[in-house]
Amino acid sequence: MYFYEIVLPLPLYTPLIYASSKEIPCGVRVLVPVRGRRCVGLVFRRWPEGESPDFQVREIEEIVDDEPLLPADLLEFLAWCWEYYLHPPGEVVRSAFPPGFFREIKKKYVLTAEGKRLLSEGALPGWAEHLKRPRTLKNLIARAGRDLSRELDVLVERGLVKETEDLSGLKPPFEPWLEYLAEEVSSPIEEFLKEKGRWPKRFLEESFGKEPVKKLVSSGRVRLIELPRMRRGVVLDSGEPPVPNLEQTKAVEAIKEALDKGFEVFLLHGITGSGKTLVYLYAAEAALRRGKSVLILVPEIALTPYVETHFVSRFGTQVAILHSALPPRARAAEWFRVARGEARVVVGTRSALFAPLRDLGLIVVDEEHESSYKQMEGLRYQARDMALMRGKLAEASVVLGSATPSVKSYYLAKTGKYRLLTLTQRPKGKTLPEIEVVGLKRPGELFTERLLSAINETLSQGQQVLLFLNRRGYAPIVFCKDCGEPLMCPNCTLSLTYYRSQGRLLCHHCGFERPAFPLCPHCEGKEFRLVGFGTERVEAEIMRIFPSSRVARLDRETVTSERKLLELIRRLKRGEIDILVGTQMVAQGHDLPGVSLVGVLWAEGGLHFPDFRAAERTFQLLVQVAGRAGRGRVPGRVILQTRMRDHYAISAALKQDYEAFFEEDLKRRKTLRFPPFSRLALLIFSALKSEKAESAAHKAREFLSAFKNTEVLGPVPAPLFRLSARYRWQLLLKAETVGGLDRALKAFWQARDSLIPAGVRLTLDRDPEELL
DNA sequence: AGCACGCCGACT
DNA sequence: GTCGGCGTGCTC
Repeated sequence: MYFYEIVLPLPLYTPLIYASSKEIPCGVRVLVPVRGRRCVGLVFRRWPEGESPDFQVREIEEIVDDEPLLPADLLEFLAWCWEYYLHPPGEVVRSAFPPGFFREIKKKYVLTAEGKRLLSEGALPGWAEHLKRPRTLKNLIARAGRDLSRELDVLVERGLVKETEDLSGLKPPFEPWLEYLAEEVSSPIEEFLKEKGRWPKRFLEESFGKEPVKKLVSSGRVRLIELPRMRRGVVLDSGEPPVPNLEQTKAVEAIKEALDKGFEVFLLHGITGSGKTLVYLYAAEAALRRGKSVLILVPEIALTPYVETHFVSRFGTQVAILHSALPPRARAAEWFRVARGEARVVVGTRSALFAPLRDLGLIVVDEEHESSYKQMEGLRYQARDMALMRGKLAEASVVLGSATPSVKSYYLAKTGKYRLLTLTQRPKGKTLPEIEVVGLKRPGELFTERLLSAINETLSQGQQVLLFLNRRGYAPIVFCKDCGEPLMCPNCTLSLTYYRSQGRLLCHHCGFERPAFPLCPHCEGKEFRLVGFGTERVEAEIMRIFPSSRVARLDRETVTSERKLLELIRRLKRGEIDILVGTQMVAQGHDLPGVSLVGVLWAEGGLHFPDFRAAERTFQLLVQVAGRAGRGRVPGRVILQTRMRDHYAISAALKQDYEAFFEEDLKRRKTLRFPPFSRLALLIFSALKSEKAESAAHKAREFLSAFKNTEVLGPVPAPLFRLSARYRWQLLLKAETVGGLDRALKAFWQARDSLIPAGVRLTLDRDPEELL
């Protein structure tokens, strides 16, 4: 007997031990019994021969995969992740699989032939109708509206209904591909196939016709093979990429050198429009030539479709796309092509960090400063940071690219931990936009004269305007006209934001919501005064001032899906919008050739948050949003409205001077001992009663303050104080070193059962990016 | 997660 | 007397 550590898709903090007489390689999925159920499990480790557990183990029932889906270094990486984030292995492993590949196997019930016959004769009760397709008991009960377990048992006993298992979705859809075998070519289709090696039959039939393909297959000059279904959108003709300039060549050479050695980290600092993608492309090509595979992480694929396009047109079917907007079946097929080694290049979002690439040689993290690399739910990982560990374990090189690198990455580059590569040139004729700062003077001022006349000018030239304000809603504060008191959130000591189109008041802190307007809780007054501006109000004001212009708004309220976002961007590109008002969603990497004026209404808006990264975020946002101007023929112009023109984040953005911003920000972080001079962890305690969560947090504080190297701050109410009926309190841990923090966290983790009463849930956010 | 076990309130 | 509420604990 062999004993295996099996990771299960359950919230357990350790793998479970199962036995088998067979030798099963690690990284293979198996079916195992768990209590009365069956689960897919992942073979994580085999025990050394001779060792056996001192408790009863059960046997592995079935082997799902003929070969490992996850390579050894990925397994090692996953284990590192669950130890670092103190997260259940099963949940970490699940994020490495496409949806449905790693789950419990549900029992389903379906009518037998005899059962179907009786149903058609009307000899069965009406609810049996639902059992024409396999259904779980739960699903059946939901459909019928009452508990049918007894009746179902009877039908099973009579042989009219049988139990089945839902094993669908453990494998992706497959389709036939053609692989070229012969040496000589005698037709265009053969020529094409010879160049590509293998190609989906379906696509060949579409471009060359069914008959020629049929003839080719019967000629025996090709082989038919079953491979995971290929997604649409593979570009047929791969044009040569542009020739790199001197800076780009130097960067590529440096990366190439590292590819031969193993793990090394680069920070590619290139101004907006300097052609970082080209560097990635040539570096990827070099890795592939060395027999290595390539992982390209992008912040949000919909926002940077051009990265995907570049890679697909260069590497064709070798590229797999992995992001959540892909339909589930397509995503599973793409993932499987990677696991089988068919696709050697992955372009994907955060979760593609766990793509099952073998012989990984290069990892690129594009726009490494982007906050979307941080997952905020469940396993709260930072994909950019984790990419370094994955690279280290795979002995791959890692390239972090950005025009506005995170302070952390730039610091590590400056101190020699990463190698810094810089791109300073834009293509000929494309210059950085001209930026000016305009002071806001009057209280409640929204548009300066300067900005209004610039908007007028831009519109009269037939160009588009982008107005940026990082604040949602209509008005952030509502005052009672009688007593002068603002309407506050009952949970938080925070004013409620007014949303006019919804007619509601919302707390941005805890999510509290109520219809507008209640009677004033202080004096029962009925009249209210709106103070301050959000995007909704800006849109309304702009429509009033420019009644003949076509105005649109882009924020979380108007754009609720990726599809809507792309639609809005498309309308903007087609010139169907003159003025776009938006929050930070507009700052992200879109290429908007028609936009020649960017107006930032309140440049210091982000600086008021009591967060050590507030200045960093503000600077990055301003530089990125400024980068949206002047991407077409007309030179760009940016106007920053502010009351804080001397703040270093704003003055550095004005001069587009990253270095100046970095030096100043680093100085401040050093005095406050924030990252990169320390490591942080956030502990979030949640309970149905606020006091329960709070007292648990206090107890945790007491325990943790025994650790000399760790500073404990809090407890304070969490930013989302009330989330799905639970009250949340948080503690911040700050330590000089990773080791120090790790010791405190692991000790606390061990003791958590005795410290935290039942009913209180604990969430850990290691290396948090938002503290508030 | 899900499922069984267990200990207190309104019912045939 | 029992049915069932969901708090608690375990899964190799």
